[in-house]
Order: sequence, then structure tokens, then C-alpha cells
Amino acid sequence: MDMKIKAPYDLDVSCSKCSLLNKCMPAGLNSTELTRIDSLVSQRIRVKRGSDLQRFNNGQQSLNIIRTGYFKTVLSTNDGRDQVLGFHMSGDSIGLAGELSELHSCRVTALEDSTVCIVPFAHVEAIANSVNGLHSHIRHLFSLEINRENSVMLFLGSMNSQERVATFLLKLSSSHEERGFSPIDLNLKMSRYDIASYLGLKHETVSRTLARFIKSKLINLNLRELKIINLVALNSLAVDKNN
Amino acid sequence: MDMKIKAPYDLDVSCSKCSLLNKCMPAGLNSTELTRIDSLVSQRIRVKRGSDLQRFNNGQQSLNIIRTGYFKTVLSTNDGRDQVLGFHMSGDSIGLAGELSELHSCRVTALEDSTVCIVPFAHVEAIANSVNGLHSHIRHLFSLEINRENSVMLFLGSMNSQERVATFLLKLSSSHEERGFSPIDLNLKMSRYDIASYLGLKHETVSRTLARFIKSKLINLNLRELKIINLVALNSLAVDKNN
DNA sequence: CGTGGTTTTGATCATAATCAACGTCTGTGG
DNA sequence: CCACAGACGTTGATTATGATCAAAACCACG
Repeated sequence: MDMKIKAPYDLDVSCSKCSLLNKCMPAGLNSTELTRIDSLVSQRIRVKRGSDLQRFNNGQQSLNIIRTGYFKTVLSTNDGRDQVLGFHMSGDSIGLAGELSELHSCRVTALEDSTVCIVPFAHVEAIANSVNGLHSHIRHLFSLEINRENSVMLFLGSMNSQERVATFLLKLSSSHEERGFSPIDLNLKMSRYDIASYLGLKHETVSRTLARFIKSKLINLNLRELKIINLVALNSLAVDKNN
Repeated sequence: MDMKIKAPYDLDVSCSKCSLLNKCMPAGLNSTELTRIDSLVSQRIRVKRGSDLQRFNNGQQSLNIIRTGYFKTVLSTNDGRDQVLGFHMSGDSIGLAGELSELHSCRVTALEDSTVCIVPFAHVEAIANSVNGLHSHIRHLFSLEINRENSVMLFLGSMNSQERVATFLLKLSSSHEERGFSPIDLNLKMSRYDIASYLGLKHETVSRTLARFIKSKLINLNLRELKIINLVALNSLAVDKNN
């Protein structure tokens, strides 16, 4: 493998020095707690674009946190139907429903070359009593995921195509902004098919809706380079700004 | 209040003697662990039909487990739109996304007179080290919820009305069966409007789809009394039997 | 009783799906 | 480095599905 040659990111980073620390771990840790935190990650792995994150590392349940890159989670049915459940980027936890996922075959696929930190829950429990708020932070991560899915159900259940696409773009914009990227210039990592599946639409409909947005001068779009021109108008198309 | 007069169910039950024990708590507890378990529930409360479960008991985060009764969870948007996220019955945990729900205003409404056990997470953490598998059980509860929502996204995102209603009935049937009720004779606790919102349809469409099922001799229906006549055929309409 | 919410059914309409064709990228292998 | 195959993306024409509008019957509860 080309692990040493091409390595675009250093995998030998400790949590206490990681820029994502405040997103992964509880806030306000003291120095003693910080050193304990460094024992949480059992390994950091690379996932190439197009390949799936392999969970169930030697049978132990673990939290997977994206260090760099971009993923989609996909639920596949017996009869070959796929449903994209979400898109995830740096700092996001993925596979929280992993325990049962062998039945449901929920895949986690990298949309670009990525790196992931593996935190076995056994490690969490080992230090939880000496790190203030660690347990409640883990619960918070689960909570975030459930809330995220709730808002997906909202647009799947009750929005028209225009509202869905507008909502999607706005969410993308704010998650980019949260990570210090431009909320205006978005580089879409996912295909129109992925977006369509996520939004419960067909890819032609996504394409047409984006075309309408271009015509109305809400966005500019060149393949996967998207620029939001009129954020206010886009916001007024999306139904609920808090979800 | 009529707490003492009408009380249909005894609220003074300890977990160790509760019939839902195996659903709420990890399996295979020894007698020492069982006695510890009894300290978990801080209170058991009644919720009248039509009223909402009040969470955030004096600010502490807690797990809410349905002892008896029936609930729906509903996400309300700023602009007055409602989305039913799920239906829940005895043994189910609700409000796992509670931490953030003040923002998202996710209501938990009783569809019949119900009772709920409140388990503060602080109590869980206090005894977790002396009860084998308690932490991983709590994670399992969150996992179950995420998996449940995943399968909702599946039908919201990729099924037609017939598949949605068939899937809904089958899920209802199996959750009744799990609890020792007839999987054939179902007493619907929710309105057509609730079902429609849950399935991402309009209530007229639900009504019509059920009418089609009656005509095809898949079910019998009288208001909210539903009898499944042809489970096999219903199964073949539902897309994915495992989700 | 009677009022308001629920459920059903009918007629019509609108939206997004489907079918189809074509253009365009991208990554691979020669 | 180019050619090519296959995936991706766009646009048009038509259709189908479920939404919408409307009305009536029914039940439930005060």
C-alpha cells in the first residue's frame, strides 16, 4: 500500500491536540482529563473514495468519528432498493446504529478519500468516571443523530421538491460554515442520484429543481461547484429554519 | 385529581418485579443487580389521553419508558406543519432526542391514558459500574431508536402509498405480537390523520388505500378495529420484510 | 341532542415520476 | 497522452400517482 508515500493527512495525531477536539469531546476539560482522552482512540484508519467503512472491528462496539473527508450512509433493502440516510463530514459520528446494522445492512461509504477515528465504547467506559461529562457527551452524540434524522423525516414527510432541495442546500451551507468553510461556495461531494435518494426524489427532479434555482438567480452551478447567490430567498423557500 | 379513585394501573411496582423488565433492562441480571435496578426509576407518572408527556423534570436528563398506554411523537415546525415521527407502546423508550428538543419542539402525546417510568441518567451512571452491561444496554436503546427511524426514512423516501400502508400495518402487527397481543386483530389508537402524517401521505389517501385493501380481502376494517385477513399477501406488498 | 372531529367517497388537478435521448465528465488502460 | 467506456447530468414529452377540493355520513363526547 501507499500508506507512507501519499499519506495526505497525518494519522498520528493525539485527540488532545486535534482541531476537532471541541466537536468530539465534552467542553472544558482540564489537563488531567485531556491526557486521559488520548487513550480513547484505538486506531485511525483511511477509507478510499467509493469504499465502505468497515465497522465491527474484532467484534467490539465502537464510535466512529470522521477526522477528514466525506461520507454517505445508505440503507439497502432485500429487493435492491437504496435509501441515502445522510451525508457526514469532519467531526461527525457515524454508525451509531451499528449494533443492529448487520440485519439492516446500513452501509457507510466514503465520497472522497477520508480518515476515521475509532473509539471503542469499552475505552469510553474505562475512563468515563474520571472525565467529567463524558457519559452525557456520548448521549449527546446519539441525541444529535436522532435529531438530525427527525429533521430528515420532516422534509421526506411533508415538503415538495422545491422545499426539499432548498432545505438541503441550506443545511449543507451551514454545516460547511460550522467547519470554517465558505457557506456560499459549496463543493458537492455527492452525485445527483445521492441527493435524489436522500431527498426522496428522482435524480431528474433534482436536476430540474436546481435548474429552476439557477433561472431564479438563487444559485450558480457548474457540475458540482455550487454558489449560493441569494441566501435570503433560498431561506424563504425552505420551510423551517430551525430544523 | 382523581389519582387514587380511578387509578387503572398500580404505579407502585418495582422494576425487578415488572413484566417489562426484560425489555427495559439488560438480560441475565443476578439477584444483587436486580435490587440495584430498583433504584433507577425516580418516578412513575400518568399521562391522560390527548395530553403531552412533560420532559425536563427539574432539568435533569432522563430516559422515559412507557409502562402502559400508547404515544405518538410529533415534530412541529415554526410554520405550523406537523410531522408524526413514530408511534410507541409499552416497553418503548421515548424522547431519547430530548436534549435538544426545546429547539425542535418535538412533542410526545398520549393516544390513550398511559403511564411512564422516569429513569434519570444520573441514576444510571450511579449504578452502571455494578450492573453488568447497563451502559451497553442504554446504548442499545438509542441504537434501536436510530434503526427505527432509519426504516421510517426508507418508506418515506422510496415507497408508494400502497407499500407504505402495508408496511405500517405489518409493523403494527409485529409490535403487538411482541407484546403478547394478537397480531391479527389490531385496535388502532391513532387517527387516519396521524397515520397519514407518519407515512407522508394525506388522510384521504390512507383512507382510500385501506379501502383498496378491504376490497382485495387483505383486511377487514370497522373504524379503528382492524383485522388482518391475508398476512401473506400484505407481506408481498410491503417492500422489505426486514426493515 | 347537537357540535366538532373523524372518516369515507367522488371529481378534478398538479406535481413529480417515468420514458427517452443526448451531452458531458472521469477514470482506465492501451 | 489519447481514446474509450461507463457513469453522471440535463432536458423534453408524457403519464401516473397522490393532492386537493368538496360533500356527506358517522361517531364521540360534552
